[in-house]
Amino acid sequence: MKERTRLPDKKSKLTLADVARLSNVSEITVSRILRNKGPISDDTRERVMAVVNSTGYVPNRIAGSLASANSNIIGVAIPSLTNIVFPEVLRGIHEALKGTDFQPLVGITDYNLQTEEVLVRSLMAWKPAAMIVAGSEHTDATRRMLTQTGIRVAEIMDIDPAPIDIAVGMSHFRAGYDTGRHLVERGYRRFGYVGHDWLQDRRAKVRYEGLCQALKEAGLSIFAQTIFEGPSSVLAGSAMTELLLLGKDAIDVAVYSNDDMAIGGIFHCLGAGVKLREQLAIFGFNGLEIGDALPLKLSTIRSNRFLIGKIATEKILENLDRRFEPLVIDTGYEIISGQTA
Amino acid sequence: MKERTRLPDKKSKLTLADVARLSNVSEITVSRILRNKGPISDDTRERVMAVVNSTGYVPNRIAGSLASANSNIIGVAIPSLTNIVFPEVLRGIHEALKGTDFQPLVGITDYNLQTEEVLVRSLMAWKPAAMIVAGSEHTDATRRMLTQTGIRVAEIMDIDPAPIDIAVGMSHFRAGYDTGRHLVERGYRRFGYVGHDWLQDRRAKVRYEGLCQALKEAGLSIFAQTIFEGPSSVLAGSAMTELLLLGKDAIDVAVYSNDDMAIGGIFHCLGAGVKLREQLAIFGFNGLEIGDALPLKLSTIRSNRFLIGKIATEKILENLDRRFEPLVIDTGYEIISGQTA
DNA sequence: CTCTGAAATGTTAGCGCTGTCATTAAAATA
DNA sequence: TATTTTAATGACAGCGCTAACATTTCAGAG
Repeated sequence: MKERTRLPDKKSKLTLADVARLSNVSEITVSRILRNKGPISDDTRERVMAVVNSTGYVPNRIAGSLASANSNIIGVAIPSLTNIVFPEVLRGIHEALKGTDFQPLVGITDYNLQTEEVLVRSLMAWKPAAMIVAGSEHTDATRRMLTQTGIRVAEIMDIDPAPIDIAVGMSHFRAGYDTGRHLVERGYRRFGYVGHDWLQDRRAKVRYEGLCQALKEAGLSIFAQTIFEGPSSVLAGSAMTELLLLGKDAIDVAVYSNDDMAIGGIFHCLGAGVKLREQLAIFGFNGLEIGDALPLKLSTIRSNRFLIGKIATEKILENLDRRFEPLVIDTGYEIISGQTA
Repeated sequence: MKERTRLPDKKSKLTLADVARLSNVSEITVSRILRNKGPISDDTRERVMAVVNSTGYVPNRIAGSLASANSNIIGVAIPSLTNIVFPEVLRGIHEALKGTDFQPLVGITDYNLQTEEVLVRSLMAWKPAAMIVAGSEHTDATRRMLTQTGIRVAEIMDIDPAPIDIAVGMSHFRAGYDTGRHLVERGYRRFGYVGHDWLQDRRAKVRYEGLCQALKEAGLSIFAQTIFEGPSSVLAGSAMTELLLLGKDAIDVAVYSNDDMAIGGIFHCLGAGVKLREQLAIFGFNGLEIGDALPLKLSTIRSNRFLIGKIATEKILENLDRRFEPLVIDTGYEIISGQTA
């Protein structure tokens, strides 16, 4: 009695074969119709589509992927979702994927290279059509996986190091350097720095190094700095600014590791009655939309996060087979003078 | 000569069979070892794992899923990635998925029910182990797909309507209502409202309705309102506030559709010299972290976005088979008195 | 020693599709 | 009318893995 199929009966299990039977054609014909492949007579197409619609048949892409050896999945490994930066990258990826039938399979690394390795392995198990990972720092094993596979690999955000295949992003060193140059030109001399955990956000550290380089060339250096031992946040920026201003070294400008931290700095100044720019100038990084809406427009650098995700994905789709030559795309950045520095 | 395999030679194509051959065991034994299933002698396990490690074999989950009829994919359909709200939900989902071998397959609906239908169909094609969708408003076809499948379906954010299977979120009507009560109790009488596109963000509209209900019960109503015909943003909030204050109807408090808009309002007031609370009180919705860091702490309602994602996912994992009884989980909300109202 | 049963491993038959190569029907050419 | 070409469809094998059942091995019990 116990009519046991392999799958209990979770789903009603409508397959290609059912549709084929109901419309009196072979399975392959249904398959071709659903994938718009090969010549099909209008008559047959209509008949089959009628069955498809009336039954609500949804093709099983797992089976399809296995049979055709391509998955239309894009593996995405990003470090975090705690601020708006990577969601914007994701949005760019989704934007580029719109209208295609690729789907992103997303994982979070928590800025941890070990976690990234596990994640990348797990994403690769889905035999993705391509991979998008953040940064170019990876464990050896991760690097090996990404190198050996024949699929396209986009390393996003950073273009300073040499990429495995495609790099899309900006030079964080130059951004830091230009920040320094810009502020020196505007007459600032006594520099402070407010940062967050460099072990996590390595690109913030590179920007810092670029900044130091520019200051050095101008015969200057950073007088005082406070670094928060944790992820960036507005609250942390506020607290660290308070700490920085308590120090005995008077500074006239503070460079922040990013906009979240910088906005915290602005809020602290507003609350503590510190006059922005007159007493303390503030410079951020990212160019978040909110910086634009502040009573005093935030001085910062716009990184094109949405664009990074979008272009990386477009380049991948442009040619799904790995080329021999690596490809580096600089999405650039833009100094926003603003009103806080 | 032309040794054509089906797959060009994109990947070196190392399969279970290869590993089995190299370690002198059957495929199923390797399979069992890699899935920690069934009794395996230490000797065999070591031998096989040595081969796995030295070859860098990564199992093909597409094949595995097809064979075992379960994919360990969680389909996620969210409306947008333009502010931090849904990224936080995603973060909750990832948090709950950490340590399991489930992976989220994410898509964006752009607050469009038609897009959602296409997306849900496309996600379901991967035969996910469960689905997470935002809200409970769907097209008929979407609803049919989600109802007929035997997998678990979590509708998140909103618990006002009856769910298909699981609902995790809060009552937006009650939140709006409580906002009204709270502000009336604090003595405000002349209410303004600043909103954004209700056609997109339907939950904002429900909160508005709750607010109106509370005001009505107190014999009050909304004197003036400005609604931005687009997605919420800090800039829009700022602009709409300016517009609202230009009106002839003097108001003493403005309720905003969410924190992004409210923060824009605060920024406008700071810039225009409007004294917060004395001249205009501001009340938001969401309880974003940034509201805490403002010079004057934002008065708002905390919705537990991270928790919503996390709990929805946990409930799904708790039992992957659909129960007969729908499950509604109220993650609640909390009025944050703050300093702006 | 045989017997029993658990532990360890193997055999077989698919999962639901699609690539490859037929095959058939219809149209175009000779 | 015979022959080639093209359009439309089909048969069949197999993608890489796992469920279900089968078999072997080897303790310890009798």
